[in-house]
Amino acid sequence: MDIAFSAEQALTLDLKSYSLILLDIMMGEISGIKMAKMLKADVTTADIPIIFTTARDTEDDMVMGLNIGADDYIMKPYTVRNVIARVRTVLRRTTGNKGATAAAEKPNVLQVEGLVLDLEFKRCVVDGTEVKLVKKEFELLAYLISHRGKMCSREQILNRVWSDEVVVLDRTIDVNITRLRSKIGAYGSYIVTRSGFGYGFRD
Amino acid sequence: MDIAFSAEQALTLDLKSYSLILLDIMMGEISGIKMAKMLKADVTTADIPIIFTTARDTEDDMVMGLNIGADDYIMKPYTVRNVIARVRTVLRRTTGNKGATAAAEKPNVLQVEGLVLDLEFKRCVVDGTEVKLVKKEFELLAYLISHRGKMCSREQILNRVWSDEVVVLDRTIDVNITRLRSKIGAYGSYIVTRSGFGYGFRD
DNA sequence: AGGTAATGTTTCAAAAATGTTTCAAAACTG
DNA sequence: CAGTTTTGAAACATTTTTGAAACATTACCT
Repeated sequence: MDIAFSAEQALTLDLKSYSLILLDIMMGEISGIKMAKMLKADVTTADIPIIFTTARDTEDDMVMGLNIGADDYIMKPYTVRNVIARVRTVLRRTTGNKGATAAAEKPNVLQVEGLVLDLEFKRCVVDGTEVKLVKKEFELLAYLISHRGKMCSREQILNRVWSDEVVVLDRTIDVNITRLRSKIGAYGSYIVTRSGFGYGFRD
Repeated sequence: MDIAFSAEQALTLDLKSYSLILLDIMMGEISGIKMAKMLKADVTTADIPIIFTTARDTEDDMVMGLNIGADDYIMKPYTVRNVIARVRTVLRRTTGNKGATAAAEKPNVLQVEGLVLDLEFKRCVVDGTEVKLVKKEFELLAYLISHRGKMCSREQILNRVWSDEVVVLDRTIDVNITRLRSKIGAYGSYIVTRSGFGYGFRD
């Protein structure tokens, strides 16, 4: 979720990645209406639902907004509860069933303090410095972090990180754990070993 | 409880250890909103409830704050009594019931007073201090606690804690009971021996 | 009380588990 | 196809866990 304080600022964002856009009709140089027109004109953003808010309560504005393709229209003074309810409604309508506020929250990034795993670009950043993790290392770390707070048995790790097509010794996990630890610096110690149980990521 | 007079200062604290964070939207170089975003992006702090305070009383700010994931929003001028009441409400919601924030994880722990067994992370905490139990000790204690109030014969313990693949003297149980008792401090005496019957955990 | 059975405790070595390095096969790239 | 990267396994090092033996102490019974 991102917030832009002007249309110009909004245009610097990756607009097509959002599930919903909330616009104020009066928002600066570029009006909310103009902004909406632009969004609806671009095929990559045309399908994103838009909700307008406005201080003016003229019917004209509302008609205009809805004509453009806005999915809802909220007039001031509005309450927070009101806005959230409307957002929820629109999201339910457009995305099927996702939960309330978490609708747009697919975790494409795993972060633990200064350790960041970008699941999209398969990148790993350790305290601001990019570190190259090869495939198995990356997947292993992603698995451990997404199950942080739990010990993962070697069997579980093999099933998840190594697809069951290939047969691999479970000692292979150990080797990759070593490689992983040495690459992620201080965070290496976040990967804990419990003899007889497996590995886990400290919570 | 700690107080930071700027976001920069706050970042020097061990943020993940707090139960609740109270932020002012206008707080200096890093705005409260930015701060909240950072907190919500880091898995170690993402579940900590946040309450915003602000001097501005525009609905816009409130919507923004709540969208980021704030749990409540208090506008100035506010009274101390008011703030305390809201904090209390949010804490009740987030620590008691699991309703509000994403803290929807079921811990899966066994607890007897100050003795806590985390069955996920295979961890044992005695009166707030983590105590390392090795596999057999951990499983033995978990078995006894989950059958508390009943005496467990050595045969039952062998069948459950020691898989029947290996043949082991039943005196081995005694040795592990001793090890266990010495590790869990005062709770050691909760493991009772009944000569001729076996062991049990006091209810 | 005295004797026997059951349990408590310490110590030690074997066994199990894990850490690490090296190497070659496999997978990938250009 | 040649060169590079990735990856699993083997070999070896080190640590951890664990069972059993030996001895000490307590419980039970007559």
